[in-house]
Order: sequence, then C-alpha cells, then structure tokens
Amino acid sequence: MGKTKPVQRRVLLEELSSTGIRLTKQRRLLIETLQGAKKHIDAATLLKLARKREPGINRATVYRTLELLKSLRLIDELDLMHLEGERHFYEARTSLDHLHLACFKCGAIAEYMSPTFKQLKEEIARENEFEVGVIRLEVGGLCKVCRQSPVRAERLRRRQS
Amino acid sequence: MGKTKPVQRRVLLEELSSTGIRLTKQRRLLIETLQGAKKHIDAATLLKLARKREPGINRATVYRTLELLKSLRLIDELDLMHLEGERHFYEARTSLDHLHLACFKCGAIAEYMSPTFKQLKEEIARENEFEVGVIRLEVGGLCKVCRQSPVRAERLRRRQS
DNA sequence: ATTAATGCAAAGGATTTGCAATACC
DNA sequence: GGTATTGCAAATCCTTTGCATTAAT
Repeated sequence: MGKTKPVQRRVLLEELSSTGIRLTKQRRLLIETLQGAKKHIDAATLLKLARKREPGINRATVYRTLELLKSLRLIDELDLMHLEGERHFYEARTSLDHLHLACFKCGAIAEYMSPTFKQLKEEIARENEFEVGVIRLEVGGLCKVCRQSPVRAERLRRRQS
Repeated sequence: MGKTKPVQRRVLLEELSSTGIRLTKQRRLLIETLQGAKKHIDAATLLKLARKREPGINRATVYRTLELLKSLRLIDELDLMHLEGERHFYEARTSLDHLHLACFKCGAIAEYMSPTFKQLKEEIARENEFEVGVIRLEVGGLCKVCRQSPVRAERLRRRQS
C-alpha cells in the first residue's frame, strides 16, 4: 500500500544512470522518495520526506534534482491551479497523458485520462507542426461533491486560478 | 494596430462596475492597459506600462486588481510553461477557449484553438460531473521553425517545464 | 459619511546562486 | 584524479500583508 512497484522504480534509476549522469546517494534517495510518495508532491514535502532517511540532505539538492529529472523528462511539473501558494508539484512521468481536476472549494485533485486528450495532443502537433515535449492540462472548478453543497461560492471567490 | 476594439474594452469595464465593485481610477487604467497591451502580460510589465500614464500607481494595487479580475473570471492566468522565471501572465478572457504553445528554444508563444478542445472540455465536465470554471492547456516543445534548426537541444535541456 | 480601495514599506514564500568541500566514475 | 555534485548561506524573484490615508458611492 502506497508503494510503487519495484520494477517501475528501477526503470527510473536505470534511465537516469544510462544518460551518463552520476547516480549519487542523494539522487537515488530523492527518486525513491518521489516514487514512493503519493502523487503530486512539492519540493518542500519531498525534502521533508527525504530527510527522514538522510537528515543531511539539502534543499538546494532537492531543487537541482527536480530540475534535472524534469529536463530528462522523467517527471512532470504541475501547478495544480495554484490552489494554495505558488509552489509546484511533481509526479513521475507515465506513458499515458492525463489531466488534473482541481476543486476550488475542497482542494481535491482528481486525475482523468481520455482518448480525446491523446487525440487533441496529436492534432496540436500536426496542425502547428509543433514537436510536443510536455503537455499540461489543468482544470479548476467544483468537484462532484462540492457542486452539490450549499456554500459553494466561497473558496471560488477568493482564489480562482 | 495593437489596440483593442473600444467595444470589447467597454464591456470589461461595464462588467466590472455592474458587480457593484468600485470603479477606481487605478482599476480603469489597469484594465485599459491590460487590454491595450499585446497578449500575455505579466504583473511587472503591467505595472510599468500603467506607470507611464499614472506614475503613482503601486505594485500592490496591480496584484490586487489582477486577483480581483481573476476571481471575477474576467481574465485568465497563464504560466506559459515557466519559460523564464515563475511569474504569471494574464490575458483578457475570450469566449473561445484556446491553448498555448511555448517553444523552449526561441521562447515564442503561439495560440491554437480547436473544436476538439471544446469537445474535450465538455467531456471532462460530463464524465467527472465537474463544474469547470477555468481550463488551462499549455504545451511546451519545439516550434515549427526551431525544430528544423540544427542547435535544437540547447534551451530544452536547461529549462524543460 | 461610510466603507472599500490605495500606497507604502516591510514581510513572506518559493526557488536559485556562488563557492568551497566532497564524492562519484 | 579529475570533474560533477553537494551543502551552506545568502540572494533573488515574485507576490502578499498590515496599517494609515484617500477616494468612490
């Protein structure tokens, strides 16, 4: 429970070392933490979790590693509609593109995947002759539960995007 | 050239005052500046432009006004893949949803609109019983021009998302 | 006249940086 | 051994906040 399949985890580490980049203790730890954690982790949380196993690990290393993994396309960066603060969230890249639904009221993040999304992505590339590296689709609004609740407009009004 | 149609401009101002919110000199100026500027303006630029007409206007007012317009759904906030720094960009809301293509190499921002996007948006709402308030689709990669250029991987490597 | 909106200056949060020390290949 | 990577601490960037003053309805 809450654990990523070892197979998948190994893949990410292997992919990393295969690029010729040094596989340091810190990078190993951060990747494992990232994959072991539940989805959508931010830098501060990643640092905190990593410190449980390696108290000496530094904040700068976390940011540098995230940047590295991002540039290697091993993780995706999300904003999650900036529901609170301006921090970024990260998730290991999956083969299937999915989008994120952020509820302005309860803060829940849901994922959704659809063939239409894939189709749109292909259309974008084709029509614009654009080589798509990263695609990020985020939706903000009211989730199923909250749209039925009476006090609906509250959070929505304060923070909309 | 570079000017928004007066009609459209008036609409935004009217919409604003019709909500009962005070139409101050600063808000007027900021809205006009926002609409008169070319797309995708960030807070610092908006402040700079507004100061040309009203040197006394304050940074805090800019941020507060942007927050207000955002919460009223009169403008959209974009990240444009954080091509440089973490600042946000803003554009007056249009009736037609469109997406943004950001080139990692030359930094160009292109817009693209498609029925498939609209369709996907509707599907998202329907399938998840989600009340969509804001939808933001951003794509990062290589534009038509840059993908043909030889020195392609440069910027991509440094800053990918 | 009342209350919301502004300006100011300072704080805040998230992320990045230069540089010396360290660890990987 | 040589070079990439780390830790540290300070800096930077962007945005927000508290409070007294000003202006819109």
